[in-house]
Amino acid sequence: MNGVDKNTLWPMGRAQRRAGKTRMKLLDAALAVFTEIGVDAASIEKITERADVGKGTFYRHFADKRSLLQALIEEAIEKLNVRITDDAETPGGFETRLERLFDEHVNFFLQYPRQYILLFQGRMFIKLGRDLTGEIEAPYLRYLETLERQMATFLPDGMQPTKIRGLSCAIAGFVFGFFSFAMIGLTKEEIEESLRPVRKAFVDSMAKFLAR
Amino acid sequence: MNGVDKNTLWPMGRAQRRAGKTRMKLLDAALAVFTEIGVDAASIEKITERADVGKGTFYRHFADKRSLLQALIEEAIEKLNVRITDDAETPGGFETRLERLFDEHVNFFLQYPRQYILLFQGRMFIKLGRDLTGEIEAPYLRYLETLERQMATFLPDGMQPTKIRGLSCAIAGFVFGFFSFAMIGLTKEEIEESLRPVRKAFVDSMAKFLAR
Amino acid sequence: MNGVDKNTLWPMGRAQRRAGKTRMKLLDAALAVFTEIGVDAASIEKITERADVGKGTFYRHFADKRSLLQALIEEAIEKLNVRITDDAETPGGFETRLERLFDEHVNFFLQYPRQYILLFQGRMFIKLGRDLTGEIEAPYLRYLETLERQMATFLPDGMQPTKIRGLSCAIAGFVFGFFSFAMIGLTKEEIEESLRPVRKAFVDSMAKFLAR
Amino acid sequence: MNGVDKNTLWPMGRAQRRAGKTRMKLLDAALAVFTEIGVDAASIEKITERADVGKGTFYRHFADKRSLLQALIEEAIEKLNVRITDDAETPGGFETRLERLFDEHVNFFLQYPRQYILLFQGRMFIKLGRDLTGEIEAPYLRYLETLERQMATFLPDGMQPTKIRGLSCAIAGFVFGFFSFAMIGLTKEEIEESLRPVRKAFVDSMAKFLAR
DNA sequence: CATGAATGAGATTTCATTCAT
DNA sequence: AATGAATGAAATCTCATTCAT
Repeated sequence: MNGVDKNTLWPMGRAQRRAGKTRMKLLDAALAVFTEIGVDAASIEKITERADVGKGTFYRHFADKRSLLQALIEEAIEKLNVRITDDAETPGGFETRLERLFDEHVNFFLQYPRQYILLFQGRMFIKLGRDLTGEIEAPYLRYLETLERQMATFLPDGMQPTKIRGLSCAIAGFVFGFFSFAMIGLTKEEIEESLRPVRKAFVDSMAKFLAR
Repeated sequence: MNGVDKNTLWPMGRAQRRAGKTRMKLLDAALAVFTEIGVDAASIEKITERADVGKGTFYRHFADKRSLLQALIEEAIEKLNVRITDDAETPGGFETRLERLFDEHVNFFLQYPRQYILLFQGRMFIKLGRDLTGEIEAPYLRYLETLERQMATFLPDGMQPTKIRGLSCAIAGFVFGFFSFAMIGLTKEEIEESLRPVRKAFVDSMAKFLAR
Repeated sequence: MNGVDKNTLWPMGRAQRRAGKTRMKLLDAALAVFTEIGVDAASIEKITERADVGKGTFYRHFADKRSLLQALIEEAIEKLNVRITDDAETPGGFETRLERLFDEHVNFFLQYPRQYILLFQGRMFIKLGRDLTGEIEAPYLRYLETLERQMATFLPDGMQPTKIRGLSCAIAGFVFGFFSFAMIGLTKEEIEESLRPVRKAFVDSMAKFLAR
Repeated sequence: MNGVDKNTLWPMGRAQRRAGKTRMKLLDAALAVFTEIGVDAASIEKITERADVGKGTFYRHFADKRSLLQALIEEAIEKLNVRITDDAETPGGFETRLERLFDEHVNFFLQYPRQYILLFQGRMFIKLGRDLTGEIEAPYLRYLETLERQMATFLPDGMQPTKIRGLSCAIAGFVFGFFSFAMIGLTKEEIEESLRPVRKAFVDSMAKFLAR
């Protein structure tokens, strides 16, 4: 976190390296526990046990469970944002670009199911009177904005912000929602199988919507 | 024990009527508290306080919080199922029928936002190692089946069950998911405004997808 | 309970007869529940359920669980006292009389195991700071006195009261205590089988002790 | 985790030593409360208050009240077992050996009245549908077996197990039972006074029984 | 008299957080 | 920095008791 240690040429002293590793262990353990039994049912003790560190250690790295959750959500959203952002000037029309956007989501969720479950759970805390300061809401908004920035590269200029926001909600909602139901009603193989035609239809409809 | 009351034609004595009213008060209060602060943050005491009954009264009507949640979810799903079921032989092609299905969801969610939030939250308990016996999963599956039964009236015969399931997940997921994001990024008016074109596009492409 | 009803020739009105039956049902149910799960674990509800009467009905007949327990203990001790009391001038020497006394206990316990368990449990409440008024202790003392009165008919005159009390404690203690351990370590048949010789030896030595 | 402490020869760190002390405080307090007001009337709070520790601390050391009771009974039975076990080849005939066995019980109960009351209470939980897995029954059986092993050193070879079991039940039952009644009917001094002749008679009778 | 719905005091139990080492 | 024993506030749940019908 803080670049270079005062006393050595090494970027971090041993203590800091250890602290960094402990923080990581806690994040990993928390992600596992949160997604296995849910954020609320996850107690600090369960997390520290899973991370194989003492309970008191938790409080050296995080103020409370919420700030740990926050960190995990930030991290997951960041990853997702990177994924959906075009690294270069990708050619292609509406449909190709939209398809790619869709696929990146799907691939991300299939590759990191824990992150998907976490982000889905995190959504819950919003609009429930629990997110007083909005720290948890923020990354989700950032994600929507990233989505919109990305779409802006192929959307017609001068589109109403609300319309764009509606579009991004539709895309995000569709992918998140489809997965949430697919997890009850379908096996992983069936999800992949049934996703392609559904994607086609969805992208088609979005494309048509934009073409107007 | 008591079939018919001596003094009335009603089969229930006053005691049972009172009990029924208390149960209702608890269900109402729980729905409010669950959707305001979340199922996990809702304590029995908060619920009974809101219902204006004694703490012990709760346990005369429900075994625990989970069984109360269960009852609420069952009820909400039942309502939604009734709503999306065609009461008669509705005429119209793919598009009209699909549009109606979509609209019924949207209208239901706009009319009963609490039920929407509850159902969305309830989804959380599934696939999190918390729903050991599947009592909570069951109503969601029933909902998907209702959706499929409904679609069967206008889908081509002999469609693969998995494909149908994928479709129902897509519709359910889209509506639930869109709302969940729309609630962060948009006001209620903006939701309604941006929903129409999105719906149009979604339905169009679904229809086209089915036409193939 | 109260002999003749004012208004009829019948000894009791229907209401009182019903009340009597209800009280009896409660006593029977309580004896069963107390001996099956223990006095403390027995709730009023379990008792009234077993008696198949309403919970409120309990309070028409007994002030609380303790007074019900009290009534049951009184009844059991009364029965035992009657049993161990010689109805007439029984002939026979020390040994015969002592043997009979011992056998009456054994037979009573074998015939009414529930009463045995109840009386054994009831002992518990004594000397535990729970029996503030001594209402429960009283019947046990009465039982010891009955035992002593009975023994007085064949004990030498002028024996020290303390010595007599020691003797009665020895007899009562031996029978109660033997049963309590026999119930862990032996089957009912084995109890009966192993009891005879033990009794013989015990009675013999008591007789000899008294003969001195 | 920590085998040997760096600074001492002791294997336990201070934390564990403190934990051990707390556990001890809880056991001591529980014994006092159990024997003063009874196992059932003893609440966790009363015990922790008496032990002068926080309520939550209890659950760091015991799963519930039952497992605490269990630990206390195990400990008491262990002590009693040690007491009644001959440490060396004691000479003497039936009578001397039996007398010693009897006296060890009596002395143990007089020296540790709390343990006596606890063991007497613990008996209650057996055969009352409360000791489902037999964890509480076990130590009592172990005690009977110890008693029998001890008697085996002076009993004739080839005696039937059932007969031996009957004998051990008689001894255990007599001592436990005598005390239980003596505590109602006699003062401590009177108990000691009246015990000697009773013991004589009992031992005589057992000796005679065995001589046959 | 009988009933059982309602009640709240109190018991059990969990868990985030502190703190001495 | 790491630890885990201790803590008590708060949650869950039980049950004796009341009371309107």
